[in-house]
Amino acid sequence: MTDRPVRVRFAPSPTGYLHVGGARTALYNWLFARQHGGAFVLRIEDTDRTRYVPDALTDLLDGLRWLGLCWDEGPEIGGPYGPYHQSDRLELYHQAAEDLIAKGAAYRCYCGPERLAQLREQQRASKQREGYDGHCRHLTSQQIADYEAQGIRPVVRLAVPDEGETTFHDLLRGDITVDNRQLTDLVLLKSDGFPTYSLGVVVDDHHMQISHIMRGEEWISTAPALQRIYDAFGWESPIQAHLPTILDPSGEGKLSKRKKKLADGREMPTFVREFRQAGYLPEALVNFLALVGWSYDGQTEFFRRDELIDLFDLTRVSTSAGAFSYEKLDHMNAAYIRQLGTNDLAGRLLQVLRREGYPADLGFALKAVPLVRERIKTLPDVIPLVDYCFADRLQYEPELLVQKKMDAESTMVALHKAANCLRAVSPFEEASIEAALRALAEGLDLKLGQLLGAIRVACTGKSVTPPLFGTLELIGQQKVIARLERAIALLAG
RNA sequence: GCCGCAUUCGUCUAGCUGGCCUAGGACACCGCCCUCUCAAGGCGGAGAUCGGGGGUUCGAAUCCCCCAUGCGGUACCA
Repeated sequence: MTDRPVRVRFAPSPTGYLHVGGARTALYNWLFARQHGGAFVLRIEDTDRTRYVPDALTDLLDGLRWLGLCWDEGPEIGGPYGPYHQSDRLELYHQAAEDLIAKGAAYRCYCGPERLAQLREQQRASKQREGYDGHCRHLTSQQIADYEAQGIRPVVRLAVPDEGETTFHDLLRGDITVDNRQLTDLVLLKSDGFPTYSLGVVVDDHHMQISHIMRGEEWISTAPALQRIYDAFGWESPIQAHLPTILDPSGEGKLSKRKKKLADGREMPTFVREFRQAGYLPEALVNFLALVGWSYDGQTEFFRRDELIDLFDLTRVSTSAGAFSYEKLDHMNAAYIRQLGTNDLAGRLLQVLRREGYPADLGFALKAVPLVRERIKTLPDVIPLVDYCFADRLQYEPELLVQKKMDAESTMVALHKAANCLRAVSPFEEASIEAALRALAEGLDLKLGQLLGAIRVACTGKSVTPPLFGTLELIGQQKVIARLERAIALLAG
């Protein structure tokens, strides 16, 4: 617990797209950095060449940027502690490994995969503790020379004492202690010359002067081993906080990267890019994610970004895993959409409509906004609310036209009068349409709902739409008249 | 198997320096109001004996112990 400057990092491996769990981890780190005027470092842990996914890095960077989590040091912008790809720092790890070997804290191991597999099998069969048996810990120089002569490329392992225990401190959970017998002589440097995660993080966090580590709780079990590495180097560990796991909406198991269906049939987004595609606003996702694992007072749930920076409290982060609630996210996203300015929302809706192939223009989008704003949870929800505007010919059951306590006859009369009435409305705008139709309903001795219900179906093909007067304006006078006439024809025969 | 972490309404959670908790808020759900349908909004309702069992105490969701369950780890993956 020193008062050195706050430096935190998000250190993903480019083995897949940016996942919400990772995004939440990044967010907490980012908030903490901003709150303390510290640095948010992005480091790419690309040490597993077998799992490398080419476009994962781009996705990661795009995702973070979309969420507004810009890094102060890292890929593309560099920084004083670079390079920020572990694959560009190999020399550093080799040096570190050599240092530990020189100190007697690590050793080269020439055991191949066959022997390790065999060992594991034996141990499992005899119910012994699984783990490396220290076979290469005390090789003679002759043995080493033999192995080298055979061309075997060694790994470097940490020599963990068999006795005693190892303790590390978690900011949220307190001291966590494990018996050293649970720890094995873990590999620090792989035979391909790349470091393992354990060596990489420790060396980099130290050299990059990281002050606080926030990462998922699935890493707790590796923490004692990391502590041993810190100790071996004689370094002080950064302050650590392990963040609770994000569970499936069912609450069973981690939110998986596998595609699952939501209750309403939509595909469950789990990658940030999918939330983006599904029409969630980044500010809503950020607000929501902040609350998965943290709460301010148990009451307040809506926070602007600057409020989050101000109020986020790392020590209040929960220790128990929580399910990801898409329903709550939808609720929150809807609230954020409602807060958007008209021009802003119109622009975003226009993008979605165009993407889906509707020939909408900005004027249309601006008119649509007040009609749909309170009715959409995500941006694409706008489509079923306005798609009929672009249809050439509406498909619907003629019976839908006939409202309660009406018949085909009276409906035809009503639609006919409505057509005449609307033909005369000028300008064809919400207010004047409303005045005309209200008067007509009264004149026909119909309830407003009956009249509007029939017109609604005739002009939209649906019995549920945004408020009708504005909707008719949006459709346009010509189309409205034509659709009314077609409806009459449908009823007639 | 072994090790670790966790356990409050269906879900996210507040509470955890013990009494103000007959456990608060939010999502979802139900009802009413508003209303041209649907929403949004307002009001109200139902919903947890705080995983179970032992303690400590005048008093425990809050402190201690045991058990159960869930999750995670147990790799030359991160």
